[in-house]
Amino acid sequence: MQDISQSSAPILLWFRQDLRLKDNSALQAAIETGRPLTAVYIHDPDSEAEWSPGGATQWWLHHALVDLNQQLEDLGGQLLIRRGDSLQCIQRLIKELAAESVYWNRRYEPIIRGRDAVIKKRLREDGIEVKSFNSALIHEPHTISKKDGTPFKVFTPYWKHCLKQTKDAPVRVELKKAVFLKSAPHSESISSLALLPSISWDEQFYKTWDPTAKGAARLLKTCVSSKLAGYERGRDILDEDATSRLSPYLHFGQIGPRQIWEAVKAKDNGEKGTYRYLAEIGWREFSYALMYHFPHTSTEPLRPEFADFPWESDKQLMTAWQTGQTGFPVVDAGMRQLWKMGWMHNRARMITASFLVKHLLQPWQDGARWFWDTLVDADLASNTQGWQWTAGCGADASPYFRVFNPILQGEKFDPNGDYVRRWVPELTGLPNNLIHTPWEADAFALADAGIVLGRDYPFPVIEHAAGRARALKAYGLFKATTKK
DNA sequence: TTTTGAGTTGTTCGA
DNA sequence: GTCGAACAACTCAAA
Repeated sequence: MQDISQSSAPILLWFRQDLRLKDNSALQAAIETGRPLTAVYIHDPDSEAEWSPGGATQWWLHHALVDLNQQLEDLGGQLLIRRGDSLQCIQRLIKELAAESVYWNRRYEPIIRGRDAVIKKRLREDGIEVKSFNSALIHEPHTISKKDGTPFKVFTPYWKHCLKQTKDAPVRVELKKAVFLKSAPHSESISSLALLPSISWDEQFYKTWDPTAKGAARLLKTCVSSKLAGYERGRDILDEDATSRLSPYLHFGQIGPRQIWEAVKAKDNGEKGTYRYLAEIGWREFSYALMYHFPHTSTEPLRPEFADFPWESDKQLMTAWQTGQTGFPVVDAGMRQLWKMGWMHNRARMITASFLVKHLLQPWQDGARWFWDTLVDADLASNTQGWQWTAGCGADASPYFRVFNPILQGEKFDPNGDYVRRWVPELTGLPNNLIHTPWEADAFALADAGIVLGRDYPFPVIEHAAGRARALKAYGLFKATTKK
């Protein structure tokens, strides 16, 4: 290998899920060399196999790329777009640019780790300098372990341990010093990646989201200035805008957890909401650690005995759940919010997931797959962790008897039915005391509301008590039989 | 090694 | 309406 430190050859900066210019370790490292750099995004869904971006995340990705390109153009650079096998694209670019170095920020999905390891090895064999950095996590999985060296499997001790560790501040990127390579090699257009839907199911997305760096900065500002104080109370109220909604930005790296940590800490006055919010960042980190240490868990239960759980796959029930036609207003509201917004309130995620897995006995993997395709923040680590937790087969598994009651949850977290009325408008006319239990409405109430059950809104696909009893039985029997 | 305490997010029942 | 106990037993983490 040549002496890279003396080189003035360009650096190829490979953007992946770190679509930001602030707090970007790889970018700052490239700038510090003083050498010219070229930024590229490579569209290579084949290499992500079964976890290539779903429909909703593709929509987001399109806009995030447009935004990043714009930011780079404002600085006199651009975001090159290439399509195809990642390694081949990089090798070709290295030739075209006469580059000698490739920098990127690390990803942690098992498939990606395998892919990137091969790429790193091959490039180094060709004499290319390859450097990878952390920009996606506060604590990378390999840096956190118990005293005996094995990974944590319970959140609370994991997080207590993390809280004691020193944390890196966000990286101050010296954008003014950035030198972009002037020669412009061929770039595909972002729209040629066909990330946007061909039929316009994304109308509501545009009204809901600003998928840009500015959008992320605005939300973070709002979160810190006005949401943290009420977070402890408001975070569970379904129709309240009390959560940060930063998850899709975090997924694509338009904002990084270090930035969030710093901003929140600067405002920390010991309020419970602050601690609680940071713990949510902690859950994201914990999910990444689990994915890293237990790479099979995106498809297989962490607790191996669950491989034999007696799920009762049923296409009709699955469709009723997906389309928000289960007959349980709060469940249907959640599922329809997901469909329209590409996002669902966290509380609703738990309610709908519990309903699918427990009341309907559908495999958690089927639910996870649906979320993967419909969420703009679909993230392999968090999605997997959340579903395994709900199903009781993951880390920190909930006790088997914890079956969310969709009526009670509705009454508790959507007391006035605002959430239901917003997403299930056909129930608007029902009074508050019946909004979560339309099947209990008598003929007069239904007539007043202009509803015919079974025509305008479905009867419950299963009765709550019966569903609960069946779930408890399945989990109970299952436990009894697997003990031996 | 053994022991001890704890474990995101709940529900139901009966006093 | 409110409140505490029961729902079981197991695994994890640390002393």
